[in-house]
Amino acid sequence: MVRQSRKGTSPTMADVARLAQVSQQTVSRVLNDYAFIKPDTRERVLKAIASLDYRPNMAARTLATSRSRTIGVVASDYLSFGPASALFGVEQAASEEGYGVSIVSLRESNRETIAEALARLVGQSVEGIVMISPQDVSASAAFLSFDNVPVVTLSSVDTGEHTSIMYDSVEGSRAATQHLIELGHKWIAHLAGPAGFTVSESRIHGWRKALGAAHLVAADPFVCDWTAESGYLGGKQVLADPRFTAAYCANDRIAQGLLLALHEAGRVVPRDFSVVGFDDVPEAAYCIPPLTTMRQDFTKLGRRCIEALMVRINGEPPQEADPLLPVLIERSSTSRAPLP
Amino acid sequence: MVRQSRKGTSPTMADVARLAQVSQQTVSRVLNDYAFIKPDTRERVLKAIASLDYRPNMAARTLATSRSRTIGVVASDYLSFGPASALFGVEQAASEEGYGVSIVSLRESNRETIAEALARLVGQSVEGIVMISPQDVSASAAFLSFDNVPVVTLSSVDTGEHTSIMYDSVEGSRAATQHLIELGHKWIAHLAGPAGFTVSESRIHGWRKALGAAHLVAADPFVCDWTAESGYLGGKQVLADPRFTAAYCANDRIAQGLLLALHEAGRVVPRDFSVVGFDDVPEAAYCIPPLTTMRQDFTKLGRRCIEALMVRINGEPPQEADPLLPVLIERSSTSRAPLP
DNA sequence: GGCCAAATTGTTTGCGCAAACAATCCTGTT
DNA sequence: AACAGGATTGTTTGCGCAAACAATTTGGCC
Repeated sequence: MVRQSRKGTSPTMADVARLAQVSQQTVSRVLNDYAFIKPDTRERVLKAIASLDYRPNMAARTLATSRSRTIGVVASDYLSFGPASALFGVEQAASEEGYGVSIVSLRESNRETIAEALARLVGQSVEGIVMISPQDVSASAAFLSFDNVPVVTLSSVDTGEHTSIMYDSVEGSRAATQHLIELGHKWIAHLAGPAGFTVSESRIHGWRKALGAAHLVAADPFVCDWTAESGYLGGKQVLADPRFTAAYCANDRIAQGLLLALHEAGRVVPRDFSVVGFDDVPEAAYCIPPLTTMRQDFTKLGRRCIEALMVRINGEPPQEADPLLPVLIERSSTSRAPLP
Repeated sequence: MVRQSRKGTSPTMADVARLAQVSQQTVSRVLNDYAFIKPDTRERVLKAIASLDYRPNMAARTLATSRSRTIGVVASDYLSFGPASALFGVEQAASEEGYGVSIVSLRESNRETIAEALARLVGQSVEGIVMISPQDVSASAAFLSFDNVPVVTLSSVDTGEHTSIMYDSVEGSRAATQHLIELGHKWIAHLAGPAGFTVSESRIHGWRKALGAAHLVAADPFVCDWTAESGYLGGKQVLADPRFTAAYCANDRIAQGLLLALHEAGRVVPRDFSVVGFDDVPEAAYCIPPLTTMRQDFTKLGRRCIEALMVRINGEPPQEADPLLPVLIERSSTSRAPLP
């Protein structure tokens, strides 16, 4: 290692240039893969870079090019599996594209907090934003125009103004319910997600659709809030109505809560009661009994977000992607309806 | 809104200055809370800022001050609850300190990938780095000196070179085991974490410690890998030895897998067998039966990391924090040992 | 041998901001 | 009425880099 000329600060291109006996601009060219550099020169520069342990200063690069090579993520709830996986996918895909990821998390989601989060990211001059924040308000807040930073949201509302990436919740929900119908269940409860989430609505809708197609009656859904606790509480209500022999839950955690409520009530799953979840979180396969559920690949979802963002960033024409459909994973929490 | 002078680009301080009829420097002063600004001037500037919807350019600020107001996070596994919560805590605390958060995730952890991740963050001129990556190799790789960027790791090895923040796993483990001992269990299995994690070692150690103090024999731990699947598989092995009446698991997911194995074997928990987990993930309370476990507050852990980092960044003397102890949450997966 | 086009390198400039320094304007004093 | 010393604002400069433009060299060709 060669001692740096200035101490305390990292070496700059100028330092490299001096050592390699070229101009600063040539160093810049080597770093940016400019085509017309003599192999000999390039080598000298690279050696100087290595010897000084030079690392380019992103802030300066951003300032000079007005491209930050950074994308921002607004996440409201990456503590649960889905959003966390999506974040993972976003980071991976972004990093493969040579982008860094800045994250801002929301404690609560409303127009103000979202606007502030977006503003902070724009202030860091991110080139694009992914909103992993399934509340409806996120989608609407994304409309707030921020310079020309493209925004992609993870939600089922696709408004045209911004891109939205999501699994088809209506269809997934329909398929889940259909599975129970095919098993002979006539009264199928739905433990729904909370208000303010488009997916909640979509899942209710898909459930109703399947029920309607089979000429079965859809009771009011039991509104939960994605947590196991709410599923447990909702489960107690479901159990109060002896007609139900099955329930379709808006996610696996709700289903896990329901499973406990059933267990405590002495109802054996799936003999007495069938349960279907949604997401296929890692724990789903190890519930008692292992949970039948609709699998979604959230990591892929995150990658899709980056793809969509890159298209927008590079000004390419938007391309159609094949739709994302949850797939039924059949495990032991579902079986034929008990005889009346 | 006043029309910007230049189109396509965001307004700069110069634009604001022109509109407010002051110098660019005065705008800078207003933005940086310089004390001696005439209220009248300040107001004009603020009005101009609002009217232009001006937002400072972080890249320029970073370049001028060589402070990025950003901290980097290296995360290897934020898909599970603990690391995700820690990330959440880090982001919150950082944001309260006025810092942004850049994240780099690791697909696999070895010296090279970690070194590269650190290099990328340093390249973004982060002012500090938090490694949410509990593998031993992370701690060792953090030694790679990167300019003078302080690194804080989430792990139990505290080497002095860098700060390390973690709950006391040995003591937590001892307490968990002790709980089972007090319930009269004599043969207590341990479903351990995988090799390469200091916490795995610590938890084995704490378990042995409690057993030793009670003059009980510690069989070989059953090595798992933090997943429910491994707990399920490990559980089958535990069940092969009829002497065991209880098991202490290195985390809740392992415990959940064990619970399923017990259920399938017809062993009723806690009547026939007691189980203790670690972490108190949200699902723990809704396992069948609800899981006794050692609670850790990962969000707090994340906040601690930022505190430690701020101390280092601001060059303050390191201060002692009270130790973090997991607390026993007693639920229904533990009871007195069955009579022989 | 001279000429054109491509290859290769250098010089100047500005990105948007804050630090350093300089100038002016106050206020109450002696 | 002149002055010390703070209050308030302005001017110049440089952070590290890449874009734009300029200069020089090289190689091929008639």
